[in-house]
Amino acid sequence: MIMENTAENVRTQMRKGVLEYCILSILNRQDAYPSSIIDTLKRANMLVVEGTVYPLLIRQKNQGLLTYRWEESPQGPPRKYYTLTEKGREQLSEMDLAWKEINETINTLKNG
Amino acid sequence: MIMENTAENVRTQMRKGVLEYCILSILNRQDAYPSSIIDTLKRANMLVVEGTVYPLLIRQKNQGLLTYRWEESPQGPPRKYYTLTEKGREQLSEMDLAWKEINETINTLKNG
DNA sequence: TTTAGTACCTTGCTGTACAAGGTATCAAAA
DNA sequence: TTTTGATACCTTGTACAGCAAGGTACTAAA
Repeated sequence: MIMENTAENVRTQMRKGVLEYCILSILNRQDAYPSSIIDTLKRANMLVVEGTVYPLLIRQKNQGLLTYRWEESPQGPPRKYYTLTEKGREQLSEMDLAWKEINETINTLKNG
Repeated sequence: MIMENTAENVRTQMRKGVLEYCILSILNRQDAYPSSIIDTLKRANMLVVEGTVYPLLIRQKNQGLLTYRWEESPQGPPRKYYTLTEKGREQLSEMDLAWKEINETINTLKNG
């Protein structure tokens, strides 16, 4: 029963629920395949692992937020490029609003 | 197997992991008892239920972030007032930073 | 034909949020 | 005096997300 409370743990908790938003935001800029999405997240300081991202992409696809197509890679196995659907873009708009509201909530709680 | 994806669901996902931050922020302003914490969260538009908050407060207390004392109520049963410990204040500082970083991450992902 | 690099994916565990219950105290009305 | 309403505390069982630690498969170069 490990209950360490490191700074890293704090960030892990906060990332929950935000990752879905991040992925839609990435795909809103351009289509991408899972490995590149993970790289993008890491470069933006969002610590994340494969075992989290793959199931999430599958969930989002099953919800109709994403579609995908296979494309040859210049080197190595083919890549699975994901694309935002219209429904995905609507979801992203909802999330933009929700994110704004959560920030306002926190601001209210901190400053009254 | 319900997988509805309403606007409410979006907010539910995003709230996860942020609640702990909200509670420390509330207690940083003044001591409070669970019912009043829940009221404060609801007034700030953070939808939340008892079954989520009570276990969370107990976890935070077990982590040494909070302590509590009993106080008589002017009307009804006694109240359990929670207080931030020094460790809780340190944790809150960590969370302030983590929150700022997550916002920067999202900004980076959206705008490059 | 073996190695290195790239890319995809799954399984099992743990912890959290939530719905839906329950218990206890106090004061006022019946 | 017992019942009702308001307030306040808490627990149990379920569903699901994140993570660690695996695994498979394709390609090209050594």
